[in-house]
Parts: sequence; C-alpha cells; structure tokens
Amino acid sequence: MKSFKRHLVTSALPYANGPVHIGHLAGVYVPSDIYTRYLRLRGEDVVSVCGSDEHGVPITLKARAEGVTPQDIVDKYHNIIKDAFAGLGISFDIYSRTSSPVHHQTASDFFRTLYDKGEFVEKYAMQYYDTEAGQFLADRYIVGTCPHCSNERAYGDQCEKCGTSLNATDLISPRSAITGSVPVMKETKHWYLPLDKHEAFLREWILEGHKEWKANVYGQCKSWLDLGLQPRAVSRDLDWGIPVPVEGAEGKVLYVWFDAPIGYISATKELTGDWEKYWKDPETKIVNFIGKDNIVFHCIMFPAMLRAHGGYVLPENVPANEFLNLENDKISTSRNWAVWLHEYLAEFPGKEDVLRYVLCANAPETKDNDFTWKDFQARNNNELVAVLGNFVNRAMVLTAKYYDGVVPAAGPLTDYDRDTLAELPGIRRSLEENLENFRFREALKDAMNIARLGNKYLADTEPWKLIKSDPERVPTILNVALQITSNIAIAIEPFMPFSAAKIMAMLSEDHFGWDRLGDSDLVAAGHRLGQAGLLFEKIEDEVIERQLQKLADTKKANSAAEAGKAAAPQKDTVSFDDFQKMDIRVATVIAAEKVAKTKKLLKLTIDTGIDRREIVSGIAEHYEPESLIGRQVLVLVNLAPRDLKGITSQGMILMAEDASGKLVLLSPSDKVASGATVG
RNA sequence: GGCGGGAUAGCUCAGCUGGUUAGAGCGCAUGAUUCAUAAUCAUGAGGUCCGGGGUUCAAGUCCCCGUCCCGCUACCA
Repeated sequence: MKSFKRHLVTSALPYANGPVHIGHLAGVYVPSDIYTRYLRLRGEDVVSVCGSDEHGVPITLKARAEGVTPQDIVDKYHNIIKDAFAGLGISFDIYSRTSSPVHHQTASDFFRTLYDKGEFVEKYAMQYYDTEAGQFLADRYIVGTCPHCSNERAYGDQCEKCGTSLNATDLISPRSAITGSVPVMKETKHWYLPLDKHEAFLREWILEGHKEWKANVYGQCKSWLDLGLQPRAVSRDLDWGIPVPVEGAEGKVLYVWFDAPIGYISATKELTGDWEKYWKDPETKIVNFIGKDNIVFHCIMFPAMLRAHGGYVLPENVPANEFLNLENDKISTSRNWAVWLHEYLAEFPGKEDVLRYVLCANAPETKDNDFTWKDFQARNNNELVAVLGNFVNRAMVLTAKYYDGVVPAAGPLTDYDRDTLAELPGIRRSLEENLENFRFREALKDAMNIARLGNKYLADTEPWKLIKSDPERVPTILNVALQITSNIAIAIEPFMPFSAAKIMAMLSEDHFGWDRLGDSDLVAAGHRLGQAGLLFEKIEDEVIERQLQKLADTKKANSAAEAGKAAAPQKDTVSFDDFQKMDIRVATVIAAEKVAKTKKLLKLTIDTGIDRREIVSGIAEHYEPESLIGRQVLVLVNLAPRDLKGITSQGMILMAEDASGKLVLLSPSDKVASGATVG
C-alpha cells in the first residue's frame, strides 16, 4: 500500500439554489467529515475543502422567478448552507464559494492555460439568439409551445407540464424568456474539451490502476470508456458565471461543470498559501467524496482537465454513495420533500450527533436507502440511549456512588478482565480498516461495540453485588469500566464529535489522542472525574409524529398544487376560422409497433378514410402496440409532417392527459366510418 | 433503447477470489438482573439468499434469460 505525506479531502460542492438536506449529508458530507476527522485524529496532515457551487442556469432562472439577482439567490443559500454545516459539526477547513474573486481568477487562468496549450477544440453551431438582449439563449431561456401537450410555457430543454424533455428547436413559436422577442438562429462558437484525446490515459488510470474503487464508480467509468469518449462543451452562452477569458467570447461563460471542480482548487488557495503542495505533490492523497449522480464529472471530466493542464495530482479515490430516500419517496428540493438541515438544527437543538449517527448507520453506501422518522427514533432510543449513553452513565454513576467520583486503582486483573480489555485493540484494527476503506457503517458498528463490550462487562461482573460481598474486587471492575469509557470517547469522535467532547468533560480529561485507542490505562487512578450527565435522551412519539405531520402537510400542499395545475387557465381566444383550419378525423389503427431504440415511441399505421399513413406517437409507455390495433382514434391529419427517428410522422394522435402525465386515447363513443370529420 | 449499480431474516445491512448447520444490529418471544434514561445481559424463534434455466463434486457467490428499484445516457409526440 502506497503511503502518503498528506491528504486532501474534497466534498461535492452543494448547488446554491436551495438548502442542504439529509440526502446530501448521508451521501457526501457526513462520510467525508468522518474520514477527515479520523485523519486529523491520527495526526495526519489533512485539508478538507468545500464550498457553494453558485453558477449555472437554474440559479439564474430562480432569480428571475423571484425577481431578484442571481447574486441574491446564492448569497442567501450560501449562508444558510454554510451555517448549517457548521451547526452539524462538519469540519471543513474552508467552506468557500465559486462566486469568490479567487475562484473566478483561478478558473479563468485554468481555462486560459488549456486554451493557450491548444487543449480545446472550437466548434461552431447554430443557436437561438435574442437580438434585443444581444445574447445567445441557453435552452432554458427559450419558451414556446410544447409540441406535445401544447403548453405555451415550455422551456427549450423541457416542458414542465408534461415532463417531456425537448430541444429548443422543437418549440413551436419560440420566444426569448429575457425580452419576449422572437429569437433568430445565429452561429455561435464554443470550446470543447476533447475527452477522446484523454481516453487511453483514463482507461489505463482507472480500469488498470484503480480496481479498488467502489463498484458503482468503477462500473460507470468502465461503461463510459467502453462507449468511447466524445468532446464535451466547456462554455455556455449565459451572463452568469465566469467569462470565457478569450478575445471575442463576449456573452460566454465557463460551463458550470468546468468551473465547479476547480472550486476545490480555489478553496484550497484561499485557505493556505501552501496550496500547491496539496494539489501538485504526488505524495498527497486526494479523495473526492461525491454522490452517484456526478461520477462521470469527477472521474472522467475533471481528471481530463487536470491532466490537460498538467502539474496536478489526480484523486486516489472517488467514493460515491447512492441516494437516500425519505419515507419511501425520492427526496426533492422542488417538491419540498426533504428534511432540511437548517430546520433540523433548529428543531432538534443538541441532537447534532443523533442525526450524524443515524445518517452514518443508514448511509446508502451500496444501494439507495430510506430515511424514516421511526427508524431515527428507534436508533436514538435503542442504540444511542440504551447502549452508548447508558453504559457511560453506568460507569460514571457507579464511580460517583462508591468512590466519590475518583478513579479507583485497579488491583490484580482476572482472566475475564484481561480478555475484555484485550478486545479493544482488535476493535481498533477493524475500525481503522473500515474507515480507510470508506466503510463507515461498519466502522460505526465497531465503535458501538466498545459500549456493548462495556455493558456486558458490567452485567457479568456485577459490581453492585460485589460491593457487599467482595468489596476488594470492585475498584478493579470500575477502573476497567472507566478505561472502556475512555476508549469510547476516542473511538466515537470522528462520528459523534459533540458526544465525544461530552464524555471527555465527564471524565475531566482534555485529550487522549487516537494513538491511545485500545489502551487500558487512559484514566489514572486517583484522577477526579467531572460531573456525570446524560449523553442522549429518549425521543418521544410526539416529536416523531410532529415530523411526520409536517411531511404529510407537504404532501397535501403538493397535491393541491398538482390539482391547481390540472385546472390550467384557459388559453387565448381563437377565431372560428383558426379552428376551422384544423382537420381532425376519426381514423382506425391498422398496425402498431415500437420504434426501435426508443422508450416512448410507437409507429402507427392508420386508416384515415382519406389514405393510409404512418404516425409516430409517444404513447409506448401507456399502450401496448397490440392493444391498439382496430381501435378508432382522433387524428389531426393536416399537421405539418415531421421526421422522428427516420420515420415521417404525418399527423398527430389526439390524447387526453391528466395532471400526473397519464395519456389516454380519445375515441368516438360509437363506431363511425374512418374519415368522419370532427368539429 | 444502451450502459452501470442494487435486490439476502419484520426493518437496516455483512457475506472477500464458489466449500461445513447463511451472519450482525434493531424489532419480537422467553429467562436473568436492578448500578443505569423501564436501560442491561443470556437464550430462542424467524430466511425457496427477486424468479427461471445452466456450469460444478459443491452456487447467495460463476454463466444465460427475465422482473422490480435507482443513476447515467440516447431518443421523444
């Protein structure tokens, strides 16, 4: 195993368009903090960096929607996120932000270096341009009528009403979201990072050099590499972000995924003048903690950027967790389906470690997991209170009662005493091995096993009986119990720093250090202990019910909003003449088959009464092809033909769609001849 | 549609390169105990290891087919 002089730990930059929730924490920040704290306790040279990711289109849209500037949005969430992390004891050495001047300069220089080295390829493309605003329009900045559901407020990348994702060129009567004017197609230039150029290197580096990466990470990288890498655009037409530092690139900024990972570098720079040794010395071990949704950026894109630049060390590991669900539903910022960290901290003061414990014990390390409030309560009451808190309390209270809070000197140890204490170094080895291999759930179990060991020891030795029958033996027992307690204080610190500090205060000790984990002489005989107190308290049902009620209210609010959407406002008045232009007919489906390599498309052959023709329709997820044959449907026959997957679609099958996006065919209630007009 | 990951006791998960009666924590049942926040300790019940084929002396573990969940990606009226 390679040994390193120092460590750099990065945690995925949270996107500053909303607060941080338990999914983020379980996936990235709790594990990265445990890892970092462990390294620090071992006395390693370690730096942990993070910060807010503040660029990109969604932030500009949120700003527009709220009538404020993008800077207002990111200022608001940056502060909420930063304070919340601090509140939970996430111990970044620096929590920076990508709107900082240092970052702008760093990212800009980085781009310029690659540009000067000729590491980019330039490509021209036709794109919508707003002549009034004088800028190119990102897909999200174009609104128009959805070709599917006729929603007039569909975006250039997606129709929010029917959920369909679109190309800007698909929109009927597109308009600029900025000025409302009609955009024109104009040629634009973008810079691409030719990932294909780095493919051979990445293949060797990951597939040969890092077989130890987690299965999900390794598998996804392999899949990308096997498919062959393509050049990827690293600039965007937008006015929010870091300007492309090249002549003639006005109105263009760095793609957010280009600038965000550079944020790790900028943050390190802000933290220390010595930043280069953490990024450029091969004796630094870099670990990037991320979620499974951005594996490709951290394992393919960012390493390619660093290599193209030259002089940088690549990550040694990129542990990516899966996702955490909440009460059986996907966590969603827009649907407000989440437990927000800042709200948790306000509603559960003093229970930071409970959340840290639950999220670590239940972390989605190998597959998606579910957070439930009932489980939260059970883990608190049955594990933290009953096992950990209880043992520490027993040791403290017994010592207070029998020896006035002074650590009694141990007499001769029995075999059982020795066997018990001999377990500690073994637990330490397991704990360390698990932490170093990013198995935090298992590692936490190891730490808890020390408390289990303590409870068993007391139950077996029964000092409360011996104090009457064999009082000579009791000092030894309590001395052992207090040594175990001290070991707990060390072992749980990476996971539950607040509780570790509480135990240290109860023991009236300042510092043991990780090196002494496993020792049996941590607290000295004659040492006076501090005041005993409870580490954890039970969480009552009412507290849990309140949280569940809160979520139920969210559900209610969401379905009310859904229903509101269903009753979409009436569209603008059309003239009778306009309506008459549409030729809607009853037609009969003659044949139906799935279009190869698509999920949603069916190719239908229909008899319109006028002719037989083919129509491609996106209903494959709602109807089996066989079930359609012979059915009568309504068809808009004079819609301009359109090519879809190489098939010319001559018309549109009319469908009804409910609020959930479910599509239903419309048919005449009695059989009518094909070709009958509708109107 | 392509690709990746996952599916193991009521719940949350271990099970490394195939090898004795499939493990842990929590929950449940019974017993012990009372120093401790009705906490603890012991014992036990509980599993067609997603379904179906196959390879092998031997498969939760390998291969093939399929189902469901999540992500990436393509395409999309």
